[in-house]
Amino acid sequence: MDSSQTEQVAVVDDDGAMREAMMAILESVGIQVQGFESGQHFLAEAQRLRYGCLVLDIRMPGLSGLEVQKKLQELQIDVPLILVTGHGDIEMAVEAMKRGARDFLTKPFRDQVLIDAVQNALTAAHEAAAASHHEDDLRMANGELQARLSSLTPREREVLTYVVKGMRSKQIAAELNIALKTVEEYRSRLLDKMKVRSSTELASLTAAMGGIHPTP
Amino acid sequence: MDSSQTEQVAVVDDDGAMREAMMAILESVGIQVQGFESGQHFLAEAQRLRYGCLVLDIRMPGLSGLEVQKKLQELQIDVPLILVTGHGDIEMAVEAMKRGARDFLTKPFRDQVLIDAVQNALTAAHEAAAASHHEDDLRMANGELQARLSSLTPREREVLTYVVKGMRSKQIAAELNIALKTVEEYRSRLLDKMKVRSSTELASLTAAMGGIHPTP
DNA sequence: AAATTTATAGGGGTAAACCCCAATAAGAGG
DNA sequence: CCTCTTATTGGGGTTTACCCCTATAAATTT
Repeated sequence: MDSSQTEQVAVVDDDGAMREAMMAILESVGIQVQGFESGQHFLAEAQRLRYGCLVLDIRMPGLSGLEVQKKLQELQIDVPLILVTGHGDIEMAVEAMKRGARDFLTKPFRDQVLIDAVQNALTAAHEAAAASHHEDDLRMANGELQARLSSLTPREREVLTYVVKGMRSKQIAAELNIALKTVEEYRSRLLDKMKVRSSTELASLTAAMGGIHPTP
Repeated sequence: MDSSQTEQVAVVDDDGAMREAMMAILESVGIQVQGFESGQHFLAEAQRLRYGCLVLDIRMPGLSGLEVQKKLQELQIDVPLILVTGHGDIEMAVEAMKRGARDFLTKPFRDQVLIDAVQNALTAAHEAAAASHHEDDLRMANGELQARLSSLTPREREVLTYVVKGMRSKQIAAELNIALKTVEEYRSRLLDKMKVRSSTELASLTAAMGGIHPTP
């Protein structure tokens, strides 16, 4: 994988020398790095840009690294996090890992340790992203699905929720107290509007996107 | 939740006194505990029984706790793991957490620390199981799906990947260069083995679980 | 060597899915 | 009032899905 070339890595450390040192290490292997002198500065940018990985010092004035981690969770910004500290203990490390940190390094560390940690984080993030592309023909922007869903009438949506559960037309008709023929008509329209060729494909499509939200 | 009453917790420690002490702590709050004096003994049982949680000492003769953790992964036994050690360091803890341990305790610890760790592991495991109950009729543990998948022959799995994409039997037959009848036979077996009543339900089920991994 | 599993194929049948068509009634909006 | 959308039902027809059963050759396991 050579994907790390295009990934931006953030390094947050209030200690300028330390920050520059870590940035230099990463840049030496061709990783694009952006430095921040505080958690606040990073958070401000993180809401606009996407970073492939974050290297975060724990002991800092203002927001500590662990507090930054919590903020990121609250903001639902999911970025691979590598914590760095010179004064950590096992409990702190375990807590951070339980909160989802990808790695926890103690200063001092060898250059290669940091490089490995960052590259592992970058490739892991990429594999996770690639894994969500699993369905050969079902890959489509979620927005496209939403657009198609919104072209459905309320009743069609309702029938859809039953169809994708695998229910037969007869069962759906009984459930909704309408004629079998009516349900079959809806099924046809659903396949047409959703641009699929079978109920099975429809189920696969919608389920892969996290399912349909029932009509409230 | 009062589910912990029915969960069996395993405690593995070669030090009899330490093991008994931890077991006593857990039993004092009504948790069912089973002790093992070595990783080998535990692994032998773990392949038959299901434990809700495993408390594992790291420093042991024979298999170390970390080696037991690897074995569990190789055997695909997914049990919440709490590692315990008196001589750990941050790197060891971080590595263990990266491998999926749920907690990492350093001796000595207060009774409540162990109790909390075990109870958190038990309830977290339960919530994870409950979380997969989202679809009305598709509620099933992921492990159950995996079990059914593993009962399929390679060829059946292959056909399954086409079925859940919504392909017709005729298309699948052409793709695999086999008779239409053969594909239909596979479809029947799939529905039977996967315990569903239609291809649509099958697609919904598998897609909701993150899809099927194509046969390599 | 014998037994089991797997891949393959077919017969025959019911029910379901899906297609193209038309039509009525109720509401919403212009 | 007229039109457009939506919900509803129907006719008639083709194709699939799915069920139950049998059967053979090859591979695997015992």
